Amino acid sequence: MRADARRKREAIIAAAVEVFRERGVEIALDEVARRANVGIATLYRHFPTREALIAGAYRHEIGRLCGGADELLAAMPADEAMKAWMRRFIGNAQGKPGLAMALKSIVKATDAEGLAATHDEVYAALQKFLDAGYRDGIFASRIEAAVLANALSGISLANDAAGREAQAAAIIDLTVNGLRYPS
Amino acid sequence: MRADARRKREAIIAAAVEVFRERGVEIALDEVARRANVGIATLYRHFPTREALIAGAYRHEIGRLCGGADELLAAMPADEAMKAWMRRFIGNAQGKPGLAMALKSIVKATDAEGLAATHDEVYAALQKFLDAGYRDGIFASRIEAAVLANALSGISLANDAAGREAQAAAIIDLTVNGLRYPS
DNA sequence: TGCGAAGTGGAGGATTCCTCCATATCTTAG
DNA sequence: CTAAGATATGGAGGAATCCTCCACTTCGCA
Repeated sequence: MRADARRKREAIIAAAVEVFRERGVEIALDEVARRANVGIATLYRHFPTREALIAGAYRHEIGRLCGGADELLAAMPADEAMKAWMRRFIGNAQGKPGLAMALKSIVKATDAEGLAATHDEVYAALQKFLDAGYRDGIFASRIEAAVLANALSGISLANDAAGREAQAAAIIDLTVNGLRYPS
Repeated sequence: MRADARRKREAIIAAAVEVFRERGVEIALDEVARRANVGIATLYRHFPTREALIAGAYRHEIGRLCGGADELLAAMPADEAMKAWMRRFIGNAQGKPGLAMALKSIVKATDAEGLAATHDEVYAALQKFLDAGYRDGIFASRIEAAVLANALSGISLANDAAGREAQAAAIIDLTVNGLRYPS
């Protein structure tokens, strides 16, 4: 990728994040292009669909949210750590319209665009909790990280509005609780 | 509501179900109006937003899917019955674009439009499984039907594409399994 | 430095949204 | 039965949005 193309792409992402926060994900794409000082065609070349733009915009954010797994695991048992991590994850997504959808795209797409790395980050974080839980005998139910990622994406999708923290926390509890016992 | 208005409304819903199946939920609303032999304004009066139309279109379907709880409970333990019911529910939603979003609207809206009745049906079905499970000592974790409905909506949302039955089933297992043990 | 590949912007046709209001239809009271 | 008026209807059309096309610019390698 040429240097100028990379610069434009980053400008588009920055503008998109800003515009999405201010006005929602349904905003006209022209607005994003204008803010990024970029032609609309450039935006469309980098992100052929709205979904791709949303995923691109929140890729970094999701990557950032994936961090902190080790600290949590050091501080509490695996099940509690996983719950805390998920709560933080979803709490951050609430009120950020479209972030949940971005997560869905990223979970679905193993290789498309530049989403593969983020995809792996999400899976790796979840796998850490699973491994720790199995090691310490806290989790008994064998499960793929992919399934958990899918569940996480679902919980986000269903609770993307602000003020649903308690609801989301209840589902997280239920889900992680399910891991503690054989199925 | 006047008799002719009811007729038109039903024609719109029938057309919407048909068009959504054929061409997806993103179709232009004009197309739905044309198929229903109805002016576009009439459609907009009955369903002010696309989301409302989708929810309206699938309201009956969701109601239908809510049935069968008693039969399942008669045939197997509460946890297995709940899993089977959820699998059927989500299996039916897969490949029907928008049905998951309709479920989300219905779960969210306790009173809006004519969604309240369907909302109650969903909750009632889930409550039946919960009650049976508590009665027979199968479920130990106290939880609101609302939370389960929310989870169900999330699982649908995250797995609305066809061919994700196995993935969805795994999350259902995990979730229902979580109910069997105290949290 | 020159050249080809890669990237860019924005005009503009096509599509879609959604409101407005003149007209038509239904319902009910007398 | 009929008239009145409340309710419902259709579709034109302005505004917004989408997204493609292509002439032009810029980059980076040789």
